[in-house]
Amino acid sequence: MPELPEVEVVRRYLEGECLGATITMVKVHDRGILDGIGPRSFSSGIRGRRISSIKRHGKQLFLELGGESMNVHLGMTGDLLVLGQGEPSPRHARLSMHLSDGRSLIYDDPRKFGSIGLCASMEAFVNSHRLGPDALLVAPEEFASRTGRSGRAIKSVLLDQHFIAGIGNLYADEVLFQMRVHPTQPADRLPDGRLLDMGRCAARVLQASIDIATDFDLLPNGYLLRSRKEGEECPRQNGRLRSMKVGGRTSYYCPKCQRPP
DNA sequence: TTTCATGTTCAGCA
DNA sequence: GTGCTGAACATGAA
Repeated sequence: MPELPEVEVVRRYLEGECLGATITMVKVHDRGILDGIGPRSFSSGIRGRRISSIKRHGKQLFLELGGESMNVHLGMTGDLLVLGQGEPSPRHARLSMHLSDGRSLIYDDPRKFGSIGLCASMEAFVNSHRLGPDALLVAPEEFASRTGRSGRAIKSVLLDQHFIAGIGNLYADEVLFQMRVHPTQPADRLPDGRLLDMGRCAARVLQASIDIATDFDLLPNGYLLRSRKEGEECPRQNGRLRSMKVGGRTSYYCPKCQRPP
């Protein structure tokens, strides 16, 4: 599920399904997904609260509950869904919240890399976790000044949520392919103008994915996301894609479009 | 059967 | 302090 566009799609879904609903009952099926709070205080903290808005910062979701906020990170395989009465829960439901209209809000997560907790507000959470600005909202100038101050590989910088929040492994590869920048290029050796363009490019790529509800098959030609596999043809028909590990993550790139530093 | 995966964090080391 | 690597978390898909 979980990079910025996927999380935004979930946010919009929840906005349509459960905005204004009140949480009437809470069942924690797996306490392992709770972060920094036990099942009892979590349950009593949200029971009886009304969902007044649903926000997002980077990959983090926030259900605003009037005076406090439930923070949700989908990890690698997390999902939030609203089920009608009698509809069967998914196999890996970790948390169920009954709503005032009889339906249920379910957190499903096979791999349990996600986490859920309570915080004072989105702003407080972002500050205490030192998250960078949201990749969709950040001004290109700030994108450039933040990323350009690191000597690390640009791919690692894009993945580091402290610099910019929301870009993950897939979209980092896409942005670098669009920009024709090699993943190991040291960020601080890219000219300021290139970093400005990269900021704009990231926002464009993320927005394009949100617009098609992250169904990559609906992306126009020219996107790496559609052919992100070893040995596939470069979307610019410039040869075959290759992969390498950068920052511990597999990176796909075109060795002809993206020259090594 | 083995390997890899859209994420994050931490230990160990240069 | 900086930056890199590998491991850990748990499960399913190829």
